[in-house]
Amino acid sequence: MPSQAQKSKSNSAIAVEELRNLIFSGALPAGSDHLESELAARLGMSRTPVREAALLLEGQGLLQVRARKGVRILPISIDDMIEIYDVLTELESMSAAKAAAKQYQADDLMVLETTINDMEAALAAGNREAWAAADDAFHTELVRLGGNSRVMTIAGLMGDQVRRAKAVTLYMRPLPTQSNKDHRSVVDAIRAGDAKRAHDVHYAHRTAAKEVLINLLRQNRMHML
Amino acid sequence: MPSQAQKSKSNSAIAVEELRNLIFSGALPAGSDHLESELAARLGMSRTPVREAALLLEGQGLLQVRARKGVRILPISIDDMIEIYDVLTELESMSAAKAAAKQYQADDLMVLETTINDMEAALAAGNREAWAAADDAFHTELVRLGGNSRVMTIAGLMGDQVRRAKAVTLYMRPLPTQSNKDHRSVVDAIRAGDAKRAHDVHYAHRTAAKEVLINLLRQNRMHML
DNA sequence: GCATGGTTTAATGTATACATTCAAGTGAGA
DNA sequence: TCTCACTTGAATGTATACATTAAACCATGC
Repeated sequence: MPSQAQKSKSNSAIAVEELRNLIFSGALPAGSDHLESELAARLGMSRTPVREAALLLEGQGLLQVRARKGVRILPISIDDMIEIYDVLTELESMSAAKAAAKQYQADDLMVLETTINDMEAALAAGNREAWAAADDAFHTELVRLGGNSRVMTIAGLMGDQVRRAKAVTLYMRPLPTQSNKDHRSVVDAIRAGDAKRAHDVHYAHRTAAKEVLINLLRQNRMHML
Repeated sequence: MPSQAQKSKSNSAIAVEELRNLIFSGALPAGSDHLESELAARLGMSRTPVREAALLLEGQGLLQVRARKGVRILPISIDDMIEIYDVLTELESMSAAKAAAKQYQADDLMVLETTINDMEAALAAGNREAWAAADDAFHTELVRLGGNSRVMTIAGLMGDQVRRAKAVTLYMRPLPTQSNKDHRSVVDAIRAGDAKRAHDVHYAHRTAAKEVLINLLRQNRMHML
């Protein structure tokens, strides 16, 4: 017996995973069209589970199912990025405030601090991929500490969309050395139970990050991703 | 030829509409289970479009598709309501601020003012249903004026969930006479282009409304809806 | 040569038959 | 009578055949 988990997932669930991987890896580029039957053949299953997966991913805003035109992998415009960042800024700042109000113990904040340490290590090593992964982990954990499961879901979906753009801009932008100071400030405020400061510091951090990203995209004429 | 639009919608789209109607009307009560084949027979179509609709509505948090147990109409707990109100409070307040920053002309704010007038008229007439409808319209329009399509989508989904609970509490709560003062204050701030005031006034309004609703649910031991 | 209308066709949308899987029921043994 | 293994069945999950539809193409007439 192989050591793997063997959860015997449904083909439909596998299709969701595989399609997501294909999209995030760039194998299915933004703006491209693909027939349901093509994708089904590619994943080695029938159209039914592939179609169900496509419908699910349509609900998550990653693609669009169009009659007789196949599924289109949705491109992300600068305006989309602005919308997404605005939502993330708001919901993450709220999460920071709620987390601060919860009086977490030091143990509870360890994961958050670990992600910051990971970011610092990645920066020191000049490893941008590792930095991006740790940054994602920080934002995910921050939202988790906020304790609102709906915010986690929404932030997760929005984070997916951002990730695609980040892959492009990651090597264009300057190394985000300011970022970690901001992150530590947020954690300090949460530890101190200062909801307003946690909110405002994170809000400012996110707003600044948004400006950097948007300017980067505009300067490089990257109107679609 | 009948005068109706005849948009020739797909059965799948019809199934989504019908299922939503059945859920909101209470024909499919929260917590109840239903076989895909039952629902298909009820809607006069095969399982395929019904299943697609169910999967879509699962993504919207209205129900859950469980293997061999049918679809369960999801109940909403008090904790769910708190989560939903927190998200709505945040995103609507942001929308109010963004709307204020947009320097809308008087014309652009007419719809918003109409909804407030409708609420006043409904209050005067003691028509709670009409008041609730106008209140929904106000919040929808406010979010629209914020100009973020993703916020509109999210607020719409959350609004759906709230609506189910409101139907229950509408006749329990005192007539919301304070509500309209708040609404007018928000519009005033938007008209004046004062983003911070628009944000804060609406935030306070929503927070107060949440308190009222939650207390009402707790006092009446309505832990599930 | 161009516009127009009908025909073809390729793709999604739908129905249905079949496979799979888990839970409930059943029966034998202690 | 209780337990446990086995059988059975009912429901979802999947494959596939078929219906529908709109886009592309072609032919026909002006």
